[in-house]
Amino acid sequence: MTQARAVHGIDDSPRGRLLSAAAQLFRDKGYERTTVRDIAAVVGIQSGSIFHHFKTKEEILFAVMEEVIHFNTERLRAAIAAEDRPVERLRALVRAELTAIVGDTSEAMTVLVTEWRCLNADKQREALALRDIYEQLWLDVLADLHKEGRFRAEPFIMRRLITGMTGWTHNWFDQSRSLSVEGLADLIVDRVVGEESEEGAA
Amino acid sequence: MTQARAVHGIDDSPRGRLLSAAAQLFRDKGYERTTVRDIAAVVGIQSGSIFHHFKTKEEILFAVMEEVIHFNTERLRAAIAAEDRPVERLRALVRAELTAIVGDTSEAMTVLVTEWRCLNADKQREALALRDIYEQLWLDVLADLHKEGRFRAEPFIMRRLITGMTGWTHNWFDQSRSLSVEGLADLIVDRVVGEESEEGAA
Amino acid sequence: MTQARAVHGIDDSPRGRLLSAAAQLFRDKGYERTTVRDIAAVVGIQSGSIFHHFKTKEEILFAVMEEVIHFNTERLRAAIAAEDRPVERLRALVRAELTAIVGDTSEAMTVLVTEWRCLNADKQREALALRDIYEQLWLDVLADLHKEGRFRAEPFIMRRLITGMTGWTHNWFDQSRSLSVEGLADLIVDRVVGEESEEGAA
Amino acid sequence: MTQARAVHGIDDSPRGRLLSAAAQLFRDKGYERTTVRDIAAVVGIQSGSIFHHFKTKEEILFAVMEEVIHFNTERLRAAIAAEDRPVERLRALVRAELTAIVGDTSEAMTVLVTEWRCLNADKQREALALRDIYEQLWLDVLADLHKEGRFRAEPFIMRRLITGMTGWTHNWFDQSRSLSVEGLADLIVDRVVGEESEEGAA
DNA sequence: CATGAATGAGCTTTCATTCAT
DNA sequence: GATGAATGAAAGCTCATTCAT
Repeated sequence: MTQARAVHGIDDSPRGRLLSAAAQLFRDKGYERTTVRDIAAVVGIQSGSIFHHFKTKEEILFAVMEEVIHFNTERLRAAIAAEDRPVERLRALVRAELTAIVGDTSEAMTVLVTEWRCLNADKQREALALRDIYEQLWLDVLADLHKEGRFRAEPFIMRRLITGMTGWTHNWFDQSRSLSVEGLADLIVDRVVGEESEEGAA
Repeated sequence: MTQARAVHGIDDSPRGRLLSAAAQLFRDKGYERTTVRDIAAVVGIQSGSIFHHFKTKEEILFAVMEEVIHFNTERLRAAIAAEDRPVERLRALVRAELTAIVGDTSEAMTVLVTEWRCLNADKQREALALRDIYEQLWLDVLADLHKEGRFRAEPFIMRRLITGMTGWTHNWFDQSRSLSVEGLADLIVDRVVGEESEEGAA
Repeated sequence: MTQARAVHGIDDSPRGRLLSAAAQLFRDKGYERTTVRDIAAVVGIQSGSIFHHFKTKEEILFAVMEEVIHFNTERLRAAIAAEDRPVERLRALVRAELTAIVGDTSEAMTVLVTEWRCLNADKQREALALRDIYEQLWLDVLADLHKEGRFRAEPFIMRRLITGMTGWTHNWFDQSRSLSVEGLADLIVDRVVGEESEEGAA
Repeated sequence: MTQARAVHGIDDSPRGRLLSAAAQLFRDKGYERTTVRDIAAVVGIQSGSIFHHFKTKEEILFAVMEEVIHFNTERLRAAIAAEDRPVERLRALVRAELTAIVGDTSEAMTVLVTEWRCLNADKQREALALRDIYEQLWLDVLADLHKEGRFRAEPFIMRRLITGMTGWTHNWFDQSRSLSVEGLADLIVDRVVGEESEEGAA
């Protein structure tokens, strides 16, 4: 029995502790290779007891994804609300997403990407609806920048390039190294709107 | 029994057909959810016969990864050899990697990313050594561009941003749509060296 | 939570409502496929609360059987007491047993037959002792008829043929159809003492 | 590992031995209380091996029922074909059914009645279609007798009374006692067409 | 090399029963 | 008495792997 690290947006109820443990295990071993016994062991209960909280193993996976989308959608909203200028909104979004991916919700965010296929079709549709809300926040800001002429590509394609850049960080970014989340965010913003300092130099 | 699409770099031997089928199934259903019976059925043999060609199921996964890395490392070498100027070499690399991911070796490339965790530690190390060769080709070209002052970030970080952008395409890019591999490659190159040069050229 | 139909011989106490619900569920789904949660849900309590009334699930089954035997043994006694002539006593017994099986105690009577095996050896012995009393009432009447020469077979064998005929009715008899319990009882009595007497009476 | 008694109509293949063992266990302990491990143990294989022969446990139950219906339908056909006079055909049918129930196919016949509910709706329908063929053989003979005026009740009701009488025998009939299958069959035939000797005496 | 029956460990899930509140 | 979370021992079923033919 190991102590599960708390995951932001998940409280200390039995259900919350179960979700934390599941997120961590699903990320580390994958959904299929993680057994309900594994999850139960981390939380310190018997495997049968899990089914008082979730009807199936898949429901645990869905709950992990649902909660992390909700939590980070709110984070995105707050990030946008705190800034006026589109380029600063973009920077806030990138920082928020990076924090989600390599920071407080990293386990669940990784699971969201890597274990997507393990949801059945119905649950995928349901989760997709939630992701659409999240994505729309990005698209709105990118559309503003596009209108301002800050980049040429279609906003929805630019979003996909950004998704790739931020999403891949869970495979390499280490906050303890020299590069900070803020530094990395600036780097990514530069990929979208060009290197500001260059402009400043021009 | 379905006819497995040929995968570039894999010949028509029984072993080759097995790898093709495995790559496709591993991508579509995931390594864990794919049974050796599934693979055997596609090739038209019995499940027991698979073990005359591969000692374990994991060995099949490893072979898929190994072959696709080898094949695409050669593709990268050819791409670099065909160009002189660093920026054109970069463009050639991006095109080559995009072709690998969304084109002829898409199944195996996706598997390389999504099922990495299913290899045991030893095999991961072994495969990593092969990937390092592949990655070094990228880093060399990026180092040249960096020396030329075409971007400011560390080359190895730039490579990771590119990896994210190209790697994610398997989730959205559809060659039948308006955007071509070449067009997308240009877009990505712009993210690295800025859009100015094009404007300047125009 | 559904309203359980009252079963004759079982009062409206919590225990009585539990037995009614159990009888119905055991008949409809079988003892093994009925969970204590099912029973609790029908009565409107939690599953844990059942064990304040019965020590085990099997005890519920036993109680259902015990009560229905008692109730119908009394019904048989009353039927015999109301008639003088052996053949009319037989008719009364058949009517009483049919009423038990397709009428007011049909659920519990069906359970008595179909779930007998689910009792452990001790409980089977105990229930058998009660059934013996019930059966003796039949055997006495049949012995009288046999002495009168109304049929040739051994009374205990004749009883078994009757048991088969009446017991099977729960699989087909539908009171709402043309055949009444009384009509069916006459038919069965004819199987025992022959159709001649009726003809003679006509 | 116990030796499973051979059941008529089931050969000595692995599948046949599995069905024999299952029929016996299902009768003795009931379908729900019999585990696939129980069945495997009797046959002397591992539990997992069962699923090479049957996809599910329920499929085993269905196969037991299907085979016993087929086998005994043929037995009924042969019985009818061997006699000309309706009353002798009836006697042959009763003997055949009694043999099925207390003789060579007793385990499976009992299972057919007692575990019917354990089949899902689809399989019940399928098995019912087979039973209808079996039942029609009975109804035809009974219709002939009815036309001859040998009994007054509707043939289909008479069949149900007979079903009850023969079906219940598995609970009490012991061939080693004084009453033989032939003797019991005569007794039952008398319940249908009246006691012949009485007529002879008249 | 191919077969396919068999293995056996391991999986998710169920459920009667317990017990602190 | 009632609650309902927790238990823990099964259950049915899956599947990579083996091996005699």
